[in-house]
Amino acid sequence: MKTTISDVAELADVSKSTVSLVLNNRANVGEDTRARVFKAIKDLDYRPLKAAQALTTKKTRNIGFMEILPVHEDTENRDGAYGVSTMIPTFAYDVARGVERETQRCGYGLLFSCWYNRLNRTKLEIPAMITNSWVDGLLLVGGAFPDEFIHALKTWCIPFVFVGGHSAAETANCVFADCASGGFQAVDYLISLGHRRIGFINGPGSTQTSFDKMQGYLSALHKHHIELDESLIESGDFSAQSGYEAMCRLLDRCPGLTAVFVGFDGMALGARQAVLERRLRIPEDISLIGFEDGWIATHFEPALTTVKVFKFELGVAAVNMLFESMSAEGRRKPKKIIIPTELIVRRSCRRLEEVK
Amino acid sequence: MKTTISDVAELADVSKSTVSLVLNNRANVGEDTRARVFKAIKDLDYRPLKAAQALTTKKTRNIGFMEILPVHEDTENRDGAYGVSTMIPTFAYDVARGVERETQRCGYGLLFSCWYNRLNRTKLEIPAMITNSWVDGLLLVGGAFPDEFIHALKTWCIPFVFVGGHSAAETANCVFADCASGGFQAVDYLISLGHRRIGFINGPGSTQTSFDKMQGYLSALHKHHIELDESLIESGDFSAQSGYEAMCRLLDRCPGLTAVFVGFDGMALGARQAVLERRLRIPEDISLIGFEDGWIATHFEPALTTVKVFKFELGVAAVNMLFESMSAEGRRKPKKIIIPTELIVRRSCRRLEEVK
DNA sequence: CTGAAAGCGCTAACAG
DNA sequence: CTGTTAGCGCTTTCAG
Repeated sequence: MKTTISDVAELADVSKSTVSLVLNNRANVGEDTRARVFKAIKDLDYRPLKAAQALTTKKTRNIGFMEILPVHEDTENRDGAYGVSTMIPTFAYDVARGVERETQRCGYGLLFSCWYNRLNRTKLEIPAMITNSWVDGLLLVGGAFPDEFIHALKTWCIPFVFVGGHSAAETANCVFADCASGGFQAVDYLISLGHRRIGFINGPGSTQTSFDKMQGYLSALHKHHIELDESLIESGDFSAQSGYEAMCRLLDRCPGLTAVFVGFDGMALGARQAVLERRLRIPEDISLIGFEDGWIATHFEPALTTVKVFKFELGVAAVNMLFESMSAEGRRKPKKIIIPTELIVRRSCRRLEEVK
Repeated sequence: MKTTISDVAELADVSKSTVSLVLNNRANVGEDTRARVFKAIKDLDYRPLKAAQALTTKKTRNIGFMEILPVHEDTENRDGAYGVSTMIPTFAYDVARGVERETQRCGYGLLFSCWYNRLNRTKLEIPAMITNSWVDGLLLVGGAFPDEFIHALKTWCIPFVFVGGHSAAETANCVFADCASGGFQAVDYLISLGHRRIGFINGPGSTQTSFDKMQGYLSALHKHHIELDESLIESGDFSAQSGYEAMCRLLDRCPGLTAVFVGFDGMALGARQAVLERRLRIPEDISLIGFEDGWIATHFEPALTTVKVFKFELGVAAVNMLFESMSAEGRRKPKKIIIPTELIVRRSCRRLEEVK
């Protein structure tokens, strides 16, 4: 039988309410009483039952982590989701690490759930953790959640914050990496190395992050008075395969190409293969720079120069933002937190000799 | 204000208990009454409050997913854990996908937590989800949890199952991939291709999975009457770096080596690099075969032949096993579920010509 | 500063 | 087959 607050009260020779007061370390408890209660708690190894607390306070002290996953019906019943992880192998996972650490630190529980974004979905299937009031707030990872869902969240007054993905129009809290400045860093670096014809394989055009990277690309060009050549621009869907294809097109179409900025490390992997297949070398013939600094970046040959996204920190920041918006005074207007990126120089880019 | 069971009872003109009965679809409710109640539930969009149910039933209908992570103090406060994901990039994550799907299907919630296995840990820090009775059972992913922790779990009567890792001595429920048969598949395949001097880069000797892979290696050798040459055996710690180093040693030490079985795809990545650096080709000079069929396998050049571990299925099976052991009749003696592996032939192995 | 009492929303005997 | 009643373990007024 689990020990309850009554057991503690009895042992400490006080009432339940007093125990409750010290438990939630409120004021108005005598020093000696407090000590007695603490001792009893320790002796009994007492821990409040979360369900009971939740029932009375209407707060679960849990937050939900929800990752969005496109799903193709045909693969649905096996590793289905796995096909997706081809696209963004571990972004959400790395973020989750930060989220876990921070929720743990703050004494919150972390509920994990996926949103399977079925194409032929007929109705919203809201995860039970939401409908059953099992979480006080929600982290939405990866953007692109359906509007109806977001709307439902608002109706139900469930605080949420977007992590990693977002849309410009979004009137909600969100935290994401500074892709514009990241894109700038990458391209500025390439230019500083002497490159002028710089290809760009961006992510899908529909996402704000891709838009931002493009801004970065453009502003770096602009800074150095390089005119935009639209034929240097390609895009993929984050998969290695799409990176491969985009690079093939670039290589075919753009003579004099010496460097390519790829909007995602995973795509860079495919791009790299396209380069190699043409018997070109990296970085001697083509300099390559990625984005994210995922696990794969260090295992590239040569190790991939890339723009690091601080995923762990993204998670931590998101949790704190969520907490803030969960607290009463946090119900202000939506905020954005933008986490800086960092250029990680490895060995996939080289300085272009001046061969005027 | 949230609608409660009383609201439903009132609208349907029955008592709360009747509503509760239909909710938990028990027998003993008239067809018409049931219908009335359902209608009221739908009209009010009523969902039972999980906290209240948990309080009365002593069941949370949540399970916990706990991943173990070695932690080095110096990196602890940043991407700390990230260094670890270098070793097993996504094993736990892929398992989690299966777990999520299955818990969702069964109406359970999934709590996520990491166990940071600090080397200089002084005391057990049990996650709150356990101490506060927030979960009914626990999935322990990756093995190597400290004995005291396991012992505490038993004391508290919290059902748990090991996933992926396990120890032979373990007297607990566990589900894991059939590494012995997987190892056999790999080596048998290499032999069938004509290879005789087959190197083996195993995982750390301390783990049962490594032991099993070794058994597979040995029995394949035995089947084909090939004598064991211990100099062909190396081991690493799952990291790409360790795979690289092991392969270097193998290459230096073993003339006539034509194929290597690597106990983990991530290590194979490093091994591959060692091969390439010596200007040897894969598969022309050295055939390489991995284990796990992780994301990276398809992005190898050439695509890596490997032994597939069904991680999603591992997760699903683990959940069901946990449910079983949570139910009263499940409290039998510990069981093991072994998930078969599958040889995935890609392009990193070649047939050895008979050059007698 | 401390205690008594009410009640959160639900389930589970037990009557009827 | 349905309703009444009594809690589950905790927090929170409100008195003392």
